[in-house]
Amino acid sequence: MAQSDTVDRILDAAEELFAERGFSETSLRMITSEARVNLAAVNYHFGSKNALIHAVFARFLTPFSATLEKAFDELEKQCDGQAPTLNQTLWALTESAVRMPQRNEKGISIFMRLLGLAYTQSQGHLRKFLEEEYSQPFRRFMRLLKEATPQLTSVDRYWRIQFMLGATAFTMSSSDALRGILQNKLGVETTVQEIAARLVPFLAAGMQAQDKMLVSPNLSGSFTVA
Amino acid sequence: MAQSDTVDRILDAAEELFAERGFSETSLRMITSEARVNLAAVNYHFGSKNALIHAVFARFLTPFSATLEKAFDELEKQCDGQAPTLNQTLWALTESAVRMPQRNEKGISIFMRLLGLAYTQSQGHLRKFLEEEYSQPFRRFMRLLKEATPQLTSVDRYWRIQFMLGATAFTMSSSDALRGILQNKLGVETTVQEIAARLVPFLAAGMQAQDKMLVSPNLSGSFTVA
DNA sequence: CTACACCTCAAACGTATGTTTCAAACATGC
DNA sequence: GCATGTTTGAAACATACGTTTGAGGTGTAG
Repeated sequence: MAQSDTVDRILDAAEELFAERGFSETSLRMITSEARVNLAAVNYHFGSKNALIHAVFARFLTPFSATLEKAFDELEKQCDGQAPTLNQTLWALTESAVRMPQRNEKGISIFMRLLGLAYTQSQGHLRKFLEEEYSQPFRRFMRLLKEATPQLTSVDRYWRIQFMLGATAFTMSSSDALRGILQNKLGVETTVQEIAARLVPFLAAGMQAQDKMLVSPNLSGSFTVA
Repeated sequence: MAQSDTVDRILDAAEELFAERGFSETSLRMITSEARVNLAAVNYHFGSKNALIHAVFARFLTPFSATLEKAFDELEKQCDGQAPTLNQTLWALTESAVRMPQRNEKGISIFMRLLGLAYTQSQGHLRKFLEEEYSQPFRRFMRLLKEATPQLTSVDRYWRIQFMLGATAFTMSSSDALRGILQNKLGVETTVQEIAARLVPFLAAGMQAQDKMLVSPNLSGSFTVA
């Protein structure tokens, strides 16, 4: 076997368990037992639990980040000076995520769930790590979004981007469960690609919504449009 | 003092710390120390940490649930047989949340963050508790959404509701952090009410989006509209 | 005043966690 | 085949957690 597949076995088990249960709720003993590896191996190979968490993210985020940059390059080249549209930008991102080589059939949903957790669980070290390592494609995506929605104020755009992130991370992070419920209730099978195909128009429409709701509606429970 | 304000002090401290750091990351010792109360008081008054979590939720969810039912009653009465619109339904929910009597200025944002955490952190006991105690207003909200979007297929509606839930839960679960970032970057103060006022139109627009994206876009990265 | 239910307190319990240790096993270059 | 650096193994370590205990305090009713 190549140099220590112990490292990969740990990463595989950690990735799955983290996605399933969160970071604090997953102990090193669960991970090493799932990976059939000695407990000390984690601290030997990674140094600490936090460093292991970073390594799990780096393993999929680094290639994804490269793929994404290429997709953006191509998109901008193709648009030839003009700003890519919102739909094009969103789709470039989605396509890059879906087309990433997956280690297994759950790959993309684990990927999404981890990203969601990274945002939600207030692990300070993780936020810092992600910001330091992957700010470039993130900023580029933000710039593309900005150019694709020049009609929005900075504040509006900021919040709508958060809404998009939320809808995406949440849905993708529990896509397995949600697909199962749909299968039970309506007898419909759904692929991750189909979810993405439904999500992007939803996001684009929300992002370009023109309503502006006043903070204090009248008492009747209806609302006012500016 | 009335019957043991220890109970309230524990609930206050727990609520704030849970919202700030999550459930697993908040120890009973942090809570009792913040509440200036003996460690054993939690187990004496609530029985266990999980029961304390339930009590924290029940304290704001029970009155909120009642307020929400009243708001839906009024909305339906006012619509007089006709189905309330999507905007009316969403706003009835938002208004009920925002208008709840708050214990302090952070009340509503703590409230929101806890709800987000309830969805995100996969605490099995919490999910079960919430489903058992508060399924009625939830189901009613779902029914209103269905009646307000008759043009959607069941499958489309199902996924778009998930997207709405995601955007809401995710944003609210990190609303403090997001507000802080916005404050730093753009020097803008934001209230939870304003976030809600931005969120509702986003959700309504996404919910009513008419685009339908084909699963396989052409290779150029652009997309096709049916 | 006594009795009794209610509450608080400091201390301890048992368990689980992340991390360290150090000897044994292994692989690799000479 | 020996020496060297790398990896694994079982065990222990220190710490933190949720929970329990039992003695003490407090207020109220008889």
